[in-house]
Amino acid sequence: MNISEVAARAGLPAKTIRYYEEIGLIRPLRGSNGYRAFRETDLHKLAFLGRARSLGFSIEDCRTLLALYEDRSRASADVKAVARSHLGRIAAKIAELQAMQATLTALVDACAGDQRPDCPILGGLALPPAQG
Amino acid sequence: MNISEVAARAGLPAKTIRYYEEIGLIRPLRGSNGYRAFRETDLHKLAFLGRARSLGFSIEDCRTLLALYEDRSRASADVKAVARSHLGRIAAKIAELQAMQATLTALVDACAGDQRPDCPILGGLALPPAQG
DNA sequence: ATGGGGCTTGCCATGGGGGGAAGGTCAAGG
DNA sequence: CCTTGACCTTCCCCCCATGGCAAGCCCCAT
Repeated sequence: MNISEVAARAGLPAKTIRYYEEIGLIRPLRGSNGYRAFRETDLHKLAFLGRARSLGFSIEDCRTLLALYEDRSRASADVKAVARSHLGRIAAKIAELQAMQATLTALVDACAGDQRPDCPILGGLALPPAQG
Repeated sequence: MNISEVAARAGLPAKTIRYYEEIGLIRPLRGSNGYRAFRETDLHKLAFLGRARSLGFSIEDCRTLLALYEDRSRASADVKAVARSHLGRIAAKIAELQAMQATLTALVDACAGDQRPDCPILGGLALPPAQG
C-alpha cells in the first residue's frame, strides 16, 4: 500500500502520516524505490490514531494508548487511567469555555448593538471584572 | 513605567507585552537608554487586552476590539458583531468537547479497569465508531 | 520517450507566547 | 571608583500538529 491509499483508507492526510512516522508512532516498511510500503497493521494503527486524535487525545497520549493497544497483556486499568485523565482535561476545558460564554453572553445581552457608541462590552473589557 | 511594573499592574508577563508591541497592539515610548517607557494609556490597553484574551478572543479579534475601543465614534453594533461571532466559536468548541466527552465517558464506563487485558476503550478506538 | 501523476525530502508558516543567552544600564554598598 | 546584582534590551530556538510549497525522483500509460 502506498501512502495515498492508506491515507484515504485511514482518513488522514498523507502529510500527517509522514509526521506520525517521523515521531515514531508508526514504522512502515520501505520499497526498493524508497516509497513507504504500508501493511494492514500500519493501516489499523493509523485508523486507531485517527480516532484517538478525534477524541482529543494528545500525540503523547496516543503513543501510550498505541503501546497499550499492542501489548496483549496490558491491564485495562492502565487504559482507563489515561482515558479518565483526558476526560478531566476535557471537563476543565468545557468549564473554562462555559465561564467565558457566561461572561460574554451577559455583556452581549447588555449591548444595544445600534449606531450609538455606548457599549457595555467595551466597558466590561476596560474595567476590572466585578465579582457580583 | 518600566516593563516589569506595567507587567505586574496589567497582570501580563513581560514577554507577552514585548510580543504585543512587536505585532503592533501597543506602541510604548522609548527612553534615551532604550528602555520602553509605558504611559497610563498603554497600561489601560494592556489590561484591556488581558481581559479580552482571558475571554478567549484571538489576537486579531483583540486588534479589532482595541481599535473600536479607541474609536470614540464607533457603533456598538460593530463591537457586538465581533463578540457574537466569538460566542459562536465558543459554542461550537463546547459542543465538540461535549461530543468527545460523551463518547469517551461511554467507553470509560464500559471498561472494568482491572488487571485483565479486555478493554472496551481500546476496542472502541480500534473499530469504526458505531452510530447507535 | 514523453507526459502527468505520485512519491520523496526539506524548509517555512501558523498562534501565542516560553526559555534562555549575550550584552547594555542603573542604583546601592564598600 | 569599583563591584554587585537586578533590570532592561535584542536575538534565536522551542512547543503542538499539522499545512503549504518546491525541487527532484519514480512509475505507468500512451
